[in-house]
Amino acid sequence: MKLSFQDYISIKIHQTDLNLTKFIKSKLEDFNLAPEQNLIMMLLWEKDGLTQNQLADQLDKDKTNIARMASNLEKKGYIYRAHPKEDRRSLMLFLTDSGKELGEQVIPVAEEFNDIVCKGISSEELVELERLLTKINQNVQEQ
Amino acid sequence: MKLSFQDYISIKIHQTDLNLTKFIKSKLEDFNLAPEQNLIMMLLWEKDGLTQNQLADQLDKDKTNIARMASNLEKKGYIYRAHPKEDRRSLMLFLTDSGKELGEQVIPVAEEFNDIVCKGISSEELVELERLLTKINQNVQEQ
DNA sequence: CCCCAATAGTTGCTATAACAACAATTAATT
DNA sequence: AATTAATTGTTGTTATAGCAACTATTGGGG
Repeated sequence: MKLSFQDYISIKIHQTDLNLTKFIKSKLEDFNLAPEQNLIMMLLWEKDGLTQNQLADQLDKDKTNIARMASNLEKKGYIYRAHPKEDRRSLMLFLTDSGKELGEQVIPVAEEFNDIVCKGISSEELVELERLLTKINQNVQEQ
Repeated sequence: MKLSFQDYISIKIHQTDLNLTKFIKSKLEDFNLAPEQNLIMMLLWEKDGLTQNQLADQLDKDKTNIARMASNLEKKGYIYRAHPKEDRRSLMLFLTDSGKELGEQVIPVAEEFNDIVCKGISSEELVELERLLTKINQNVQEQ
């Protein structure tokens, strides 16, 4: 049976992801923060001093991406990086004052973003959506 | 109320999309086809002779991306491009013999991919998933 | 017919994303 | 202690993704 284009759920997920990224990107533009850079900042606002390796784990990304995004965040002055004495291979990320101030502005924007995304979706539906996405993740990772 | 990292449905969708992309990428590697290049090919296998503009519309992508992907597909020998006489601004994409042959190999792989993605998910659940994704798309596009 | 709008593609730029190869450091093994 | 393993980051490359600015072509209004 030949599937047509719209039948692929993966394509729909991809489109949704692109639209979400475009939307949050526009919201973050004023703060000189790209979407994925913001994810690193979100983790740092929760807990300072994470290493790039820990960030890569938590964000489920290649260490390469984390290194480059961290480097950009450093250039923007939101963080600084330092090798801990215990392990000079690692690089810990710390918020600058500018980075801390940024959190107070951006966290409300992120929550407002989430409210818009979930508008008209009940918490039961949200749970179901998460369950199905988890199932899909399992399906492709079992391979 | 401060949301923690896992609470953002957009992050879950993003992760799922990345996993799906990684998976289909590995499946298509043998065919010298990148995931998004494959989307263009899928449309061409359905209907030959689309313009880059039409492809951009159907794939909901920037014309820039389409132009570059089409250029790569041309380099790989799967398509050729030609300006129609009626409108010399446009570029129509046509399958080469190599591109047609490729379709017979890749389409079954794409459908197998979809089967794996949807394993253990009922058609009712799939409809619900699509409905919720559509709702999210509407929410962010209304802005 | 001429100027201007709109349309279709291209080029340049920035930001993800993942892989391979590499350097520096640390841990493990003998 | 010396060699090898593993760990942590960086650099280079390819592939999306979208924006701005540009060229070429077409269509419309005067």
